[in-house]
Amino acid sequence: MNGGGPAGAMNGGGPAGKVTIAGLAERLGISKASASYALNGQPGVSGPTRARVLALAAELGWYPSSSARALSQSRSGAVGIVLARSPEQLGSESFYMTVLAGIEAVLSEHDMNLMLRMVAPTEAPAPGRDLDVYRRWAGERRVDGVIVFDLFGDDSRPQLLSRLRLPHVMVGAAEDAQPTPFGANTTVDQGADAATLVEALHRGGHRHIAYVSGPLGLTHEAARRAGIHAHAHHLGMTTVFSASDYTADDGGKATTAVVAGLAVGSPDFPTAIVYGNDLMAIGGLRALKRRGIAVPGNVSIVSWDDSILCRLSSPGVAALARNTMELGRLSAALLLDTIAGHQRASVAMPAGVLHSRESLAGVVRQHP
Amino acid sequence: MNGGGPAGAMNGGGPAGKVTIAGLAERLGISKASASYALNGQPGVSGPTRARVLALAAELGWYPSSSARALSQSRSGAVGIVLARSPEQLGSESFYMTVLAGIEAVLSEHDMNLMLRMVAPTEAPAPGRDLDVYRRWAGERRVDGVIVFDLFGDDSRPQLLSRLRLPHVMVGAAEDAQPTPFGANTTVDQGADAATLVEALHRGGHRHIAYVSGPLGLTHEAARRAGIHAHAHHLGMTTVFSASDYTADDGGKATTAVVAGLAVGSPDFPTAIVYGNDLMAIGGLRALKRRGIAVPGNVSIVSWDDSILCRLSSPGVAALARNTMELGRLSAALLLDTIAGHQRASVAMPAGVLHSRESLAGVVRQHP
DNA sequence: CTGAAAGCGCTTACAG
DNA sequence: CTGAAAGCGCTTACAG
Repeated sequence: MNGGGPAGAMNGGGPAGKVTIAGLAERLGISKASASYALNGQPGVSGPTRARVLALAAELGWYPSSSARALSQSRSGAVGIVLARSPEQLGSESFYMTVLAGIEAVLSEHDMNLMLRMVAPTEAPAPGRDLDVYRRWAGERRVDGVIVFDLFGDDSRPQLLSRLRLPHVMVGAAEDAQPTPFGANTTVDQGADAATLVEALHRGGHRHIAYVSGPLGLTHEAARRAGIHAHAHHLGMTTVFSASDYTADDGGKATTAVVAGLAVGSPDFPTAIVYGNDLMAIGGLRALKRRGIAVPGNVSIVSWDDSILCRLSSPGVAALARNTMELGRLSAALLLDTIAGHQRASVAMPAGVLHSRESLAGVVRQHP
Repeated sequence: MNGGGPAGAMNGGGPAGKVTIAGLAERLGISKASASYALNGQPGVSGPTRARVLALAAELGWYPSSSARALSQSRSGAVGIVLARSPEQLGSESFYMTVLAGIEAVLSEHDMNLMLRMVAPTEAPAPGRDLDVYRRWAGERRVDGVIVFDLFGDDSRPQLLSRLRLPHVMVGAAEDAQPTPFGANTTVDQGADAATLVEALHRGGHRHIAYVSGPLGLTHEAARRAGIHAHAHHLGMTTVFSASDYTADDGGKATTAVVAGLAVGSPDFPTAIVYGNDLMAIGGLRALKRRGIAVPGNVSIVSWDDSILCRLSSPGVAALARNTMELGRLSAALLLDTIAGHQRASVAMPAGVLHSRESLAGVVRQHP
């Protein structure tokens, strides 16, 4: 009653959308507390009263003010993601949008919102503008947690986020990654995926293969390279590596570098090239065509990421299909758990499956 | 002093990140109001006091609580976007991520945040799940405005958003679209872009062309179709249309339908096909190849959207390059204006530029 | 220029 | 089961 004077009357009688919990309570002749308990499914109100509150709220289209609730509960109801990649890469690699879709699906199931920020690409070893965003989000308590992509060696983000006490999940961390306080990992077994690729090539008779990776500063690229090396060696195969930057153009250049000066069919000429993503694979394919090197006649190619690019290219590019949306779902679920205080150290992503396409063929045995 | 008892002491002495404006004021021996004025660049504090406040805030890493500020200012500091497209389409068409990047760039310059939601795709004529999101966001006052994509005829979103009093910008509306209350449009002159495409084809000697569009329920597709028809007619050309759904597979099917039963070179056989997006163009290219129809030997193809797909395909697919990031920037700037109450009805997007590639060639003149 | 106070719209112990 | 009150952390008239 008191303090509810003119403002309360306005709220009660105003246009839709201005309803407050005080307005609901006033119309029903109950206290705000009772209305709150009813609306939040908490004990403390009788069944009939609860029903009346819910009915009126639905009728008036009442929703709790997110800021009032956030202020009183110290929870924003939002999860943040900072992407530190160029718009070109974000647009052309379906990975990001797909994992975002998976994340969003889980968040919205739990009435959480996704806050997205894009900053200038981070050069792998140097900390980027994203750190400022985390500091600010934490300070403003604008998000309840964050999901982090593209970990690199000696990455300063986990420590920063722990210090900020901001729950975080690192997507695609190494199997043996140690979670930081307030942190957890969705891990990808790059070794297992490398084995899948290498074994398929070995089965096809390939004995000398190349891997054109993304930047080696990224932990998952280092892990892939090590995995390829280990499994190839185990099977008696030899390897050659070249690092690139995930773009089609540079993937083409790296490809040229790998085969430069080598005669097709010579022992040093790799009979298969594995690429760290789809763009580089397509760029490599073009570079090979331009040099008159037949795919898969002279060299087979395989991409570590599947996408529509691989499917629509000609020849179609064989690729390791990973359930990227599931990676997003797992990461979001893990973050929600971490925010709730149930800390699970890590969740593993399902292994990839090789989709064979025209670009992958067996080697024609050479007579000695 | 009073009320600052134990809680105030905790704030003052607690770990970093728990600082409040009351804590700052207490340490400096001034009132919260003075601290607030200093922090917000408002008049009402002396220069030296202001400097001391700013210095302490920086030292302690203080940021205003977003929820407290939102509650007292009735502004959330966030802009919302609901994408009602399949993850596959969002991932493979670079349009969305690119326009998002443009939007985000402007928002973050203005210290605004982007809230992203993805819902099940909307069937053009039927209202989708996105309406519920808007109602909820408006009710919770979680966003200060929204940016809307993929308008269709008789779209119920503008009216709903007006009724909710939620500022909104419709991206890529028709030139003559009327803004609703609280609304504004970024318009695209589809007629001008259609003219660019049709005239290039006319110059190449094409006289009978096809347009494989996206769903006709979308206003911009209806406008494109009308634009192509009008300009072709004006130049004495004839046209044939087929509607598809923006996917590569269906684009292939639509292509097959357009040429079904027609002998290459016959008068009814279109010598050029324009596609509403890059995926359908690539799908069309594959379908044509499969039927032994040479591109550009027998038929030229052009995409209305440029992307890496067009660039990396072989043959490269000619495409209308539009400044998608700029479309995002313009839309975000327009929304911020609308939120601020300076209503500009609409802002026009710059016209597209045709990027010619191998898929586009002139017609070999037939002797009668 | 500065301080005490009210208010934004919720939630949550705490008494009845 | 219900109500009055304090508190979340800001902003903003309103007096001095």
